[in-house]
Amino acid sequence: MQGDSKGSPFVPQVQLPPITIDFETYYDKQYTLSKMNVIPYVRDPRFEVIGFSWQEEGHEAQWFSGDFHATKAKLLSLELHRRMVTAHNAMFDGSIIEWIFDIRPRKYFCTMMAARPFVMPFTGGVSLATCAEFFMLPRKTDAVRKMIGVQRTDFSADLLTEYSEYSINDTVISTMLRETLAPRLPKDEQDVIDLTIKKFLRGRLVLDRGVLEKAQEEIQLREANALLKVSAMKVTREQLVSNSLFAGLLKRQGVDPPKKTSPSTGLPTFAFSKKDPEFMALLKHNNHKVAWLVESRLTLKSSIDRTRVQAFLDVERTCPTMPVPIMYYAAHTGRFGGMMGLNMQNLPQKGALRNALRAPPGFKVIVADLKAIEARITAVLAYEVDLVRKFREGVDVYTDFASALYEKPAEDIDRSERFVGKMCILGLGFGMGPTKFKDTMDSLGVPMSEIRATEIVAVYRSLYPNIKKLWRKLDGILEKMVSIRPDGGSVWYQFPGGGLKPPLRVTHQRVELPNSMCINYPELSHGGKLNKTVYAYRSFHGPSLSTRLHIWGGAFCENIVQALARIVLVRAEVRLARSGLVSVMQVHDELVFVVPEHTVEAVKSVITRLLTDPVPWMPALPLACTIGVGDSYGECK
DNA sequence: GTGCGGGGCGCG
DNA sequence: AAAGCGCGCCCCGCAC
Repeated sequence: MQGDSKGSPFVPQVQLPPITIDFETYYDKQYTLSKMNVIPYVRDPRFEVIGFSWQEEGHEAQWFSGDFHATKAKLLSLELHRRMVTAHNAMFDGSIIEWIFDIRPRKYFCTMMAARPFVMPFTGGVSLATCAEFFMLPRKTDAVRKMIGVQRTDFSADLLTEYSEYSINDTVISTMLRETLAPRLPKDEQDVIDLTIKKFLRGRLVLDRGVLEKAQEEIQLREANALLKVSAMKVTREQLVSNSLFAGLLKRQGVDPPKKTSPSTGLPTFAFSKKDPEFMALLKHNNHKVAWLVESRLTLKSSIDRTRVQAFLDVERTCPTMPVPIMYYAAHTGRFGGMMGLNMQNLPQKGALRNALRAPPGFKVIVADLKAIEARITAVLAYEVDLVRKFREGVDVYTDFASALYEKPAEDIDRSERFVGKMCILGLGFGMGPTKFKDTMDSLGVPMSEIRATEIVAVYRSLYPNIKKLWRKLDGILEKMVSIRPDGGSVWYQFPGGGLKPPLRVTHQRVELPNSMCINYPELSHGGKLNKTVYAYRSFHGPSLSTRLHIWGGAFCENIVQALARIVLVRAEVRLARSGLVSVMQVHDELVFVVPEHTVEAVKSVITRLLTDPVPWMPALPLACTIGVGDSYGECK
């Protein structure tokens, strides 16, 4: 991807060379980053900078240690507002620079983030030590262990010298890491890293304490009521939330606890999930006591509201605005993820959390999302011409498919029928089979028979035969990724109709995306099951560390589409930032902005233009976006 | 007491 | 012929 940085407000005219920084701070057994995240750590009264080391490009690394004012003076002398600041975990070092010393560097580069796409798939970690080893850089020392519990004024000269050597060593490694990683990262990705760090350091959403406290009271009341309901049976919280004890409660009421086979262990286990129809059926059991038990358990088991409201309140106490922690390249497809106990990417659609995230007075929240982006990309890759045309013409594709499914005109499709159509378009395009489709629909409150599910899958595949063919083609690519040797060059995969430009480059255990980043499938091999074109690769995101995940054409299709959708969104995000519109949050196919009220209309049109701007590597892709405006995130539906 | 795997659940 | 995918966090139960 080409960077068009010339003359943009993103880059001031006068710059200084990049600089690497590493802060050393007080820690003890309890008060440590290994037991708490950056927000409470840096905001804690115990927080203290022991010293920091820095290295300007082309110079020796240096060390400084002094009191608050001396440290601030030293930092100011470095003129960080004219530099790119590199750190290994820049969210940490940046929070010190910005929250403690009130200094705003021009730009950030985080070697821990930058390492994720290149190191994580092969090591499962991106600590400085792991990265140094992976790239054969000098070893990291562990002198920091000696510094536990020592405050700055208590350091002996010798110990402080040792600390400075440790710190300088880390800084030198981090500089080398930047020099190793930056050339591998496209300009857009470097900007994304900077923007991701700034989402955390310079949040602009304000947490509404009143909304959160009210929600907390309601949750406590709800849980108390759930316990009250079963109190006559002398049932306790412990009995409700424990699987084996809860099974005992059901048996006592003469109900055989529903069971299923564990997908991860293959052993029998209790089916006590909202997704288990047998379990949910107990809510309507003739014996009220059974229904009450299940109801109360479900209430007490749903913890996301309770814990996240508390987490938000904890942040509100110390932070003027919401720091949005987002993990860069959390998924091997490049997707982002949550972190620091605050996953901002899975906030419930209902409930108080989204309403508690507000724009400050005089500002509005704007949420823009790329409509059905994955389905659109799939249609183009598969050369499903009619489907692409419908997307381009703005046809409601979900309703359109429902119309084919129920064999009646689109005008007669009702809400629940459209919902079925939506689930088909979103799920069946990646090879979902009848059994999983039935289960998914059951769990979403649209129960259907196995036979009906089989019919629907068949209708989908016959209506979009090219999508089915795409999975077959991708089976072949997986085979290539296995058979090509590490130094065996590459083959190009041309999608029908030239859907992707340049075509997909396939090498040993990886595919290269149009922005030059790769999806890696380490240790990819045949799955081993006879007569099945199933492959397996090592993943650190599996059920356990370094388990093998299965993959086939349909799933591979989803990986590629997810990765491409992510590039589309990020491209727009970077271009918007370069034009001065910096988003405060990102949720896969959605960008969130906080803007002055009087600019809303102008901003909406810029966002629409950049989000729907044709993508150079997929000119046939029809893009559309929806935009919501409100005083809070929750209002932007 | 701590770490980890599994199940569950929220989002896309 | 058949096969959706990607996360993070909470909590329990168990191993160390």
